[in-house]
Amino acid sequence: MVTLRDVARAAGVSLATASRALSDAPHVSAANREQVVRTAEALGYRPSHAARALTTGSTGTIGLVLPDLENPFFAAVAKGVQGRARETGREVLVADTDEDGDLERDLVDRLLDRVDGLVLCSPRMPPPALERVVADGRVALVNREAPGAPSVSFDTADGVRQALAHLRALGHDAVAYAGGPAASWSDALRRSAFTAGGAAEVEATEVLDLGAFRPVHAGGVQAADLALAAGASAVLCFNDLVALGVLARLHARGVRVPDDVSVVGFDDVAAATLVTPPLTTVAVPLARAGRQAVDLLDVTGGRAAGQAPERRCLPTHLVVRSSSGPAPAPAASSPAVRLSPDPEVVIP
Amino acid sequence: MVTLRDVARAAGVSLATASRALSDAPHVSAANREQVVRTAEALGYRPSHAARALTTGSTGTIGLVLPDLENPFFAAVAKGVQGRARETGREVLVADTDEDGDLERDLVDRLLDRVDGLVLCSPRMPPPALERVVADGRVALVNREAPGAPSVSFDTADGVRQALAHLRALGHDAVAYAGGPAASWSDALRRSAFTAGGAAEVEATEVLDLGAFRPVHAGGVQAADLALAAGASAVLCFNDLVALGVLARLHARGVRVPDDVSVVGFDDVAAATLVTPPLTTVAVPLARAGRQAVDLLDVTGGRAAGQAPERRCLPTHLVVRSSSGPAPAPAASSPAVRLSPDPEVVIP
DNA sequence: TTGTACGCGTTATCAC
DNA sequence: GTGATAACGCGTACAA
Repeated sequence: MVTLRDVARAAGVSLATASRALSDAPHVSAANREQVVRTAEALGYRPSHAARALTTGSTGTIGLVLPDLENPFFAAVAKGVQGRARETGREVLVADTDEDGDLERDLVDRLLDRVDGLVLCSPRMPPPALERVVADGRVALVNREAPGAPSVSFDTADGVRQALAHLRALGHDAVAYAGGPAASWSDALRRSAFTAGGAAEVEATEVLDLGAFRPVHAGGVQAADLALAAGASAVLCFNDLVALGVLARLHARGVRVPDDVSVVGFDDVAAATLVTPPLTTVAVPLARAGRQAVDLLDVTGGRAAGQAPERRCLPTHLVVRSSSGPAPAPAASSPAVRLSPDPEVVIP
Repeated sequence: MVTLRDVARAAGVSLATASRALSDAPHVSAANREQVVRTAEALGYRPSHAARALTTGSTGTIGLVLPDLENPFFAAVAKGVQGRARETGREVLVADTDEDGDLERDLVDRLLDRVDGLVLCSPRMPPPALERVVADGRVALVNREAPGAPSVSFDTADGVRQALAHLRALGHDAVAYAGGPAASWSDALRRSAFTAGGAAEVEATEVLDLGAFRPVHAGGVQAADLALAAGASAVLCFNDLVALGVLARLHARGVRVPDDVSVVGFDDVAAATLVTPPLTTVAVPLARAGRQAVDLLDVTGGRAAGQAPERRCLPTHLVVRSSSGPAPAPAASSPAVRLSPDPEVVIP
């Protein structure tokens, strides 16, 4: 292994000069700099990251902890973190927690003393544990918030509002909600978007809570039957994976989408465009969130002790594809009370 | 920051003894070990990875370079690498190359001097560059092979054989192949599985080469039209993403699967079960490959200089779902030459 | 501008 | 069994 000492010796300068020359520091004559760079190249010098980290105290590495690499939601965030880290000359240490809150806690601890900062994506750990973790001051949250921690989350409430307004405009006056896990922070947000009164245009919409489902395809299959039994003409889902499950089940049961039932998802993962019919869904800027989390890590370092950390909330927007359409006219298959058009509605 | 020196001082022992005590080394009295461990705990001592790496020369980190984190194929491999690394007490530095061979080369270089070993998944770089990289001796390949490098790949030839035998048994005697990028190592393997004569049971099958497509959904859409025009009753696809595209396009054009056309994919990614109809596909042990690559990294270190690196080939197996079925009886919609059963075939 | 010397936190090699 | 002490490779005050 060729060290800086070797380069300095070969270039006929001191260690300090060689160091300065290679790190673009001032106070080096052009001639010497040239000479050092040249011999470093010639000798195939590779700086030792370990040594550098030891003296500077910075590793040039940021950590990323997420629940599941195979989940397209997290993969998209990871991609964003990657990209931004690369642009700023850093590497990313990724840890997959397998959706396990305890393991997550361990990994965060292990990672924290090998990285400059940590991006925690959709952490599953309970609030007290999370608060202890963010107290370290070097972690940024994605898709969750905690007191004292910088975070970037999504305006899901507005996403829900947009989805409901869309369905309302199509004539759906009762929409079912296939929710995510009860412990989910995101699900709480979506739910509160209903109950908190929402915007004026959705006031008239009745929301049927189908319950809590595992945020995967199977959860959607389960939810679909419930939605059908409840006679809903539209189903809003916790995420796209659930929506895909709903779509599959409806298809299997011979229910046409969107003719009989409309389905709306959340997140706009890649698979949303690949199914039939393409899924109407609330798009969430996943990669952008990952990138911004990396930036928040940086400002965090420079932040004064008393200053409140920055909380960003990224906008969401509805992407209308083909899984949503006008509410069906009341028909024989609808609940009894709707068998025929209500007379009082017909008469002005 | 509390250092080992602090612990030693507080415990009333020397630096050396403290170090030995905490690293489970021999030659330490039980009493002292107990005492050191206790005070380290009390003081909240965290060993410095940078310092340790500097003296030991090992970082406890392995690198993983892959083309695209959002591609479920690579995500599965990454998950395997993660899992195995964790079990063996190491962290994983992940780098996403965005399918760019040049960037890949750079990243490999940058990563190599921060990690103990590197797993290169489906590298896109040309063979000469790859050979130079693996010459380092600390890299293991997944889904590609190179002279002198340990690697774990898949028995795709057998996968192709299984798929063709399956289709043959269903009465398809002409199957179309929707190939991947010409530069793809995997595609070359699949293609050669056809031309190399294959096993006896597939000899009689005629293979229509549809051409090379981008290994994504859109590629499948493109391929589907070609398959239809060629009058194929079955399409074997480079990977599941392409197969999903084929499925979507066939559906859009009113072609029933598997009644009119059978479709078979490759890889068995999660999405394969989520579409309608569920995809028949060749399953490939992705996560297992990732795990084994990590292990190969270890044996590589202990390997004698002259010893050839290990090349593993993991078995594949066909998963029959609902996208493949019996070949349709010749009908009006078939190519003209098949409008009616050929007389000469009917007469024995 | 250049060079000297010290410190970063650990592990490892010696004596004792 | 224990404790000085020397690396490990680099950054950087400080002196020249």
